[in-house]
Amino acid sequence: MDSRTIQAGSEPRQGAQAIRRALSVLRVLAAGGENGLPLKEVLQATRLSRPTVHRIVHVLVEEGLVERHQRSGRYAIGTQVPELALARPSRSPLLAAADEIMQRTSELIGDTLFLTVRTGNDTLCVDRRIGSYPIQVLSIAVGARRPLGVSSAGVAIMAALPAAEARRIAAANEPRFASYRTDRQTVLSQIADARRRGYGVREIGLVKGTKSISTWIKTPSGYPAAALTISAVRTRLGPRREQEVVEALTESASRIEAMLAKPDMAPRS
Amino acid sequence: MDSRTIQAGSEPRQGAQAIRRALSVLRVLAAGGENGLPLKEVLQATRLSRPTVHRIVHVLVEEGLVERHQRSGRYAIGTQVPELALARPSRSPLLAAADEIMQRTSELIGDTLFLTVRTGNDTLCVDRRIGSYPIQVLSIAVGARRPLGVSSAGVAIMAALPAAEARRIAAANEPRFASYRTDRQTVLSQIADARRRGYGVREIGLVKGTKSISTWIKTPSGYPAAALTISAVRTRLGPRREQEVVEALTESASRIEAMLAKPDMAPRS
DNA sequence: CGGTTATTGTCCACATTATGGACAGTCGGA
DNA sequence: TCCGACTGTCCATAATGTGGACAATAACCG
Repeated sequence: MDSRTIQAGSEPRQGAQAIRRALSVLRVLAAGGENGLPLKEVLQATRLSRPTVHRIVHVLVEEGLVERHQRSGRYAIGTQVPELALARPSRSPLLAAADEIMQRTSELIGDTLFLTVRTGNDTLCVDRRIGSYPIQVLSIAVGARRPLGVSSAGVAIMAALPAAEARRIAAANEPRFASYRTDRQTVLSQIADARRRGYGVREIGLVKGTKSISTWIKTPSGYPAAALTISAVRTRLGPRREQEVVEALTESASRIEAMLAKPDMAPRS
Repeated sequence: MDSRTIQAGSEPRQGAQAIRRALSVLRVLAAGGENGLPLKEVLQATRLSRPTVHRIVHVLVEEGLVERHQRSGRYAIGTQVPELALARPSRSPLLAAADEIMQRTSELIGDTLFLTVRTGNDTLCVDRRIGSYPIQVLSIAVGARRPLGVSSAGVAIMAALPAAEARRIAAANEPRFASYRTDRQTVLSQIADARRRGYGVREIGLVKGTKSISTWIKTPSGYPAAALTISAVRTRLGPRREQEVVEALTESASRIEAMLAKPDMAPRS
């Protein structure tokens, strides 16, 4: 394998290599969404050997956690995963806290508003509110998953993380950056910019002609929990309006943070 | 499972013991719902050794698929699972097909109607419609999961399976039957009854004083896909009404089966 | 169509990984 | 303070999972 930091601090428990690998395959497949991914991309993203990935995927298919699409031969998350998910309450504390505030903010701003969480080394869009302005950027759907660092939300979240961890993630995601036309250096410098500015911007959105602005939301413990993002056509987000939008986002983020602090428990930590 | 085309023999692929074990731990935890389960119950249900379960659970916690509740020390399905589930379209073909029919049937019958699928060796309640009669049995919620064989839905599904497979499942679930006050012999004879009668009945419901009746729903390939269940207080389901209810359920089940056959693809197999 | 490449699937010798018996904490009740 | 029930850890051992090399498809073309 590739060498990384020597047992920095956190996750020691060993004797479960296979399980960890299987989970990372699952996460990669989740990023493939409904259509799934060809085996080759799983190979590249996980940096595992072909027989290993093949065996893992095959077992996951047998167990029903993964499906193989007849036509394309691609592998995707299977029916069993949502079934397992039913064991949890339907709405997380974060979603509950953000619900009303997002509604108001998206009405106020008029553009599409996204709530994005971090999950492992990915960002995951968990909520979306469509604004009133006639042109809306809808390309990112709830459930969209991408490597941390390639979207403005990802950059924002990484900017709010301890620098060392952000670097670790950037390194881990390196093999996945190519397909999003970016690389580790670019990502790191975008993170530095975001840290300086206090929010994340993406001038060339993942969709051509769009621009995104993201603020981060922290848990009471100071760890970033999510990002709040506005996406709009580029021309609608000039310098003047950028300031307004940033203020609205920052305000909303603080309100959500306050709600997370109040009740019994915060989400992740 | 049922592959009638090629390779009738089923799940050979080995070299993934650890992954399979981890998944079975996950499924057991899913049955624990929001509150989760103490480690001990996981031990019993999986029949794995303590160190093994402990290690698996610990890794799953590190990876975010499992959470440990601060207070109780119980383990439960973690936030990451619903996050993975977002990679799939929100409604399965089965749910879509059943939606309207369930609505009408529950209005017609007046008691609570459940849609239950098989997932591995468990049943899982995926939909519930509350009827109009003033006394309703609501104890089973969407997401409720229990070993195949302990509920009328489970018995119905097993009755619709090839006998050999039903026996296999009954054997596999044996260690879990005790906590539901049943055992393998009882389950097998209930299955035989259901097969003879054409539907599953549970005189002493899992909740005291209730009675349940279930019909099965098959996929176009003839494999049982789900069960349709009515639960009501015992006194409301005398012999006369039982017949009426069974007719309504059977009718509804056929309609759902027809819808599954029509569109592009059937759900599980 | 044969020929060439890209992708997926399989085999098997080997050592790393995962296993479980035995033991050590931890917590709560009386 | 002792007891009992549960949870967590150690470590010698072998069985499990690994990956290099090879085989089988599928896809692409001239």
